[in-house]
Amino acid sequence: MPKQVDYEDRRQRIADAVCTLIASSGMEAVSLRDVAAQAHVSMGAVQRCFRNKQDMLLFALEHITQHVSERADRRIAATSTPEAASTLLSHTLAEIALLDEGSTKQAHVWLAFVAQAPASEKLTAVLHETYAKLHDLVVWLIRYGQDTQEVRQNLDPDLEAQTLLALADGLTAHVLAGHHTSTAALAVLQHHIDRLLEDPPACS
Amino acid sequence: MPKQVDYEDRRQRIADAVCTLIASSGMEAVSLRDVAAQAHVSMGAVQRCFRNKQDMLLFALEHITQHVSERADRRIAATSTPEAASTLLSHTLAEIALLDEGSTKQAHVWLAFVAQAPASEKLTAVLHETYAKLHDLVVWLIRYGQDTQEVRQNLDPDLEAQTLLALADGLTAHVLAGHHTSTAALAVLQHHIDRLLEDPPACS
DNA sequence: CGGGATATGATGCAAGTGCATCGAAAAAAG
DNA sequence: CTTTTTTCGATGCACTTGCATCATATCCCG
Repeated sequence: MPKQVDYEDRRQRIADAVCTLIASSGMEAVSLRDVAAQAHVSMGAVQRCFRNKQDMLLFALEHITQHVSERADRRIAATSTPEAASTLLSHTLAEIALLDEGSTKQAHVWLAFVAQAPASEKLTAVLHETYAKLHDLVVWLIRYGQDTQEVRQNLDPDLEAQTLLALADGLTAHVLAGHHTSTAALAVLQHHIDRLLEDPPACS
Repeated sequence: MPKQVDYEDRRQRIADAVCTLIASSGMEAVSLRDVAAQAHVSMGAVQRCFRNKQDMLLFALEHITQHVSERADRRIAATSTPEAASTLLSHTLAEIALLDEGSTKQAHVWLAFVAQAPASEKLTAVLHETYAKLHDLVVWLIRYGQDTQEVRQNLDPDLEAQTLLALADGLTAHVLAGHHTSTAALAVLQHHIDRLLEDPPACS
């Protein structure tokens, strides 16, 4: 029987290479040859892993989205202290916005894909699905915060989730475009979230 | 002497063609030949107007940004009724977010450029400048609203402007990605703005 | 320790790219 | 009408792209 290779691992590495290239030189600079070189494999190997370039890019996108939601989930799972509903909300949204210094690469890639969404049917499908998931997650977080009396009761979780998600994505874009530092963006995000929280009922 | 041609008009038409192509098939699908065909001129004409492709793309970007801020300014100039500070704010931000049905093309192009910003030095410069202008505009609008007692006094105009701009851009992206309709996005935007307004002091 | 199935990576190939070149056309000035 | 100066549009060219092909190397099973 034939040589056996760990395809999953290879696909992963190739997806990483794709992301690196997109982040450094933009999406249109991604060629199969460059990807192969970046991933330290030959072009033939890339061609065996993915039927064509579009499949490869789509896999890279799913690789990213999975990474993001995985981290968000882990953040949520790791929370045990009871008071944490509001901080949980901020932290999760900071994750979604890819605002920590380490994930600018992923932010680049995400934005590149969003920008190219209208050009590809499948791409929009993947993005839509991911957005739906994130939306549900944020709705859940808000409801949870309302249960623990940390988040204002008179807020519409659905509407607030849409606002938060859009704000997060916008901040991501602004950071990438060089209009903000990521810490400034974080401050803006935090400030918005603070307004959603139940403040000590001072009705002066 | 030679044949004379309205270069400004031609550049304009070419920029339009570039935007149409970007909106329909993404940025990487833009080739000089396609642009020439779309603009109904020959490739030579395009080459005479712009030294190279990057210059052409940059001009198209500036074409868009100018268009946007022009419309925003016009909207502001056209406002005369005294009570309009808050509606002026919403309308202007709706313009900035490119949420009306007619400007999805421009929204596509804008997002495409933002996504590719990290790959080009000049591009980031243009984007930064535009963002700065928009930011100043929004700050001014908020201050104006505070002067007319429509906007809460205890808000930091700078911070709120950053939030609003990011929210607008995020909503734009969400609409383009198919996650929202533009009317839904408008509702989200309006809802956020409403919260910034001074409500009739009912402290029940 | 072969046999044979499979992965591999170099090469080929047609299509498309941005840009340079150049004869020809066009229009203003004489 | 001729001249001259500029633009036009086509063609050429070197290069890259995504994908197909194929001899070779590689490894598992009997």
